Amino acid sequence: MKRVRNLTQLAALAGVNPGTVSRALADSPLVKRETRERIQGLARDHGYRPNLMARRLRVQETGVIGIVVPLGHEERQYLSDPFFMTIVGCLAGALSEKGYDVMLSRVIPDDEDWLDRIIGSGMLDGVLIIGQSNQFDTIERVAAGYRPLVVWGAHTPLQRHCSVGVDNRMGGRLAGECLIAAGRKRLAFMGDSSAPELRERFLGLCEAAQAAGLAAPLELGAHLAIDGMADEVAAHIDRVREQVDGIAAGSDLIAMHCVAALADRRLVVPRDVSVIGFDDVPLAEQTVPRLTTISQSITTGARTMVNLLCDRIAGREAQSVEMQPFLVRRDTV
Amino acid sequence: MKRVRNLTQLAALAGVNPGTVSRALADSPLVKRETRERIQGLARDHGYRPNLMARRLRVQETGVIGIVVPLGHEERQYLSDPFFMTIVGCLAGALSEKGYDVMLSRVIPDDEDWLDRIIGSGMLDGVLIIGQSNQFDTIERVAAGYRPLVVWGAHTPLQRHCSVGVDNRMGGRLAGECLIAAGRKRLAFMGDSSAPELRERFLGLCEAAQAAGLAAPLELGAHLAIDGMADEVAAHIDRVREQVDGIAAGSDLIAMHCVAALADRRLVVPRDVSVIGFDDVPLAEQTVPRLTTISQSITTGARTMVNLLCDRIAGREAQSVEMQPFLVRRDTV
DNA sequence: AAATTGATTGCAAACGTTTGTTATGCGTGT
DNA sequence: ACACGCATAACAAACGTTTGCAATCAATTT
Repeated sequence: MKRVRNLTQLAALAGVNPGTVSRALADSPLVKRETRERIQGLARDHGYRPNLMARRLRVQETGVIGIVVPLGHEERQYLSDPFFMTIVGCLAGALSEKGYDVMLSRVIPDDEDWLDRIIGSGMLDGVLIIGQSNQFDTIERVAAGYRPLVVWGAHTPLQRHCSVGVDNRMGGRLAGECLIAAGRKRLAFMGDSSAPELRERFLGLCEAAQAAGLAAPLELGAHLAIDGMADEVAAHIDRVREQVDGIAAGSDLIAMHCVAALADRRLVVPRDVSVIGFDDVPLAEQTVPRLTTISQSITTGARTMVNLLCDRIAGREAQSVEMQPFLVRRDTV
Repeated sequence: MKRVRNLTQLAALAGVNPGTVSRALADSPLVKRETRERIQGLARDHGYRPNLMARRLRVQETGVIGIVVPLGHEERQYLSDPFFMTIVGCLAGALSEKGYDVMLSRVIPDDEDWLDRIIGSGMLDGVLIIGQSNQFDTIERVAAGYRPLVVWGAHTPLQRHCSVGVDNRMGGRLAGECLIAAGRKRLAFMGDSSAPELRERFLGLCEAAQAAGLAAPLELGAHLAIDGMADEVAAHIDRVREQVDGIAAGSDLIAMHCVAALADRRLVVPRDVSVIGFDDVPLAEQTVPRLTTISQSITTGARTMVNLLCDRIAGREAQSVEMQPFLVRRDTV
């Protein structure tokens, strides 16, 4: 029983026209039930699989959604940052529930053309972008002419592209208030605040400090480079150990590094120093001690993104969604 | 300046034949440099992007590799298991370095047809499977007729498909020896040993116990269900607390749960109980205390998989690779 | 001057589908 | 007997590329 590789061969086998075979396999009522079943049987027996490439070219729909994470700030960023992985996992799950396939692109935006290239290729029915990075303008420009695009990131009043994300400023404030409520007075922010999301979180922290009449928080850069982040965090800790009793981290990953570095130095969290994260990745619940953090509701966020994207693909309108972050109190503050 | 969507339009604009445009854009020396540059300029100005679907249909190559994780054992498995996330991340990185795109499929193998469907679609130049799960036979059958397929998993002497993975039995033995060397005498294995990899690890642990003249380790099932795993682990701990002083976990994730559950019960690791993981995910270095574990060398494993796959795509032969696991001594034993 | 070359370009056939339109054959009502 | 409608199935034109082959033309060689 030989494998048959295309409609024409199968048609020859059945003694009919390729068009008829196509309809038969699509269960079209236009072809007589008897022949329809005969053809379907033949297809099964000969292990025929329609060539999706051809089908998609013809129908001009791909059934594929692109997930792209632009790595503007960090050359060799942690794609293994638990936040990225978690959201990619959630998105992939939500998309495959809707019958879409997922194409993964990790882009280092060298030219301002990267997004056009991805979209113009005709490979994708829609695109999800994770994080605006420093590519806000490019995204904005492209979004003006391309509807099925939803991005995870900040929402600003006059932006045109559809985004889903939390209010980072408020998240930062919540983190600050949490630390302050625990009696911490000498705060620091750990994270690279040249990334817009982290900058907002830092500013929120500053607001909280100011409202409580505390000194402005220290700003400690920690880059997401694939190696070295642990060392960088540790160096900061060594340097400011005496001046700080509460650390708001830019992400859960950074927070985990902080906790580890502190433990190495025999500082007990949260007795000696409080640490609070940001994101609430599933892992934050599994570390020891469990991480107190600001939740981004990653799963519902992902689901929202997919829903909005589907709306847009269907031609419906879809507005940005800004979610409210909330405190998840565990054991590090 | 209107967007031009296909070769024919661009050709009309340039006053030449579509074929010539195609060659011009491919930098073929067959077309005069002057016209070539003129056409390329035109393409740039009008924002022309070749339709990849059509190109791929014509050339019969897609430039896309599928990464599929079959979820045979666990209905709603943790795709957010750090091991999966890490290896997916590494594979995606290695593939995009080689210029491939990545298509992600999370499959719940209901019928034995799932792999044929993925492969027969003509969408992929090759397939990477992560974990044999309970689909060994299906993989074996398909691999007989489909070359560009590499799977992460166990290697058995008479298997036909190309696999990359560690010797899980030996890994289990190493874990056991490590616990025993630390003076632990009452061992337990935590993990669902109906999965073949974990079963091997368990058997290795048993061998080590036997060689040291210890009682056979307790076998504690822990399922990778998306929720409940923490609770399951905690329940086990409550139940066997008195009978166990050394736990070999089936994965780092499980180990982290163990450590957390023990800490909740005021048991200090490793003073009261030793815990050793398996995988050596990057996170294992960032927990508190840092996780002692058996390393699978995920990054080099991923790189090896990609290299083997490329060999096979190029028509070269490629044999399975079995890597040696090794102990990474940190702070939990 | 005719023939040979070489550089460019045009032409058309693929790749494997889907789908609107047209053709065939058959039964029915007039 | 003839038009008509209806159920099937065949035909052919797309979808947007790539690429072997043929054609054109100018320059060179015999």
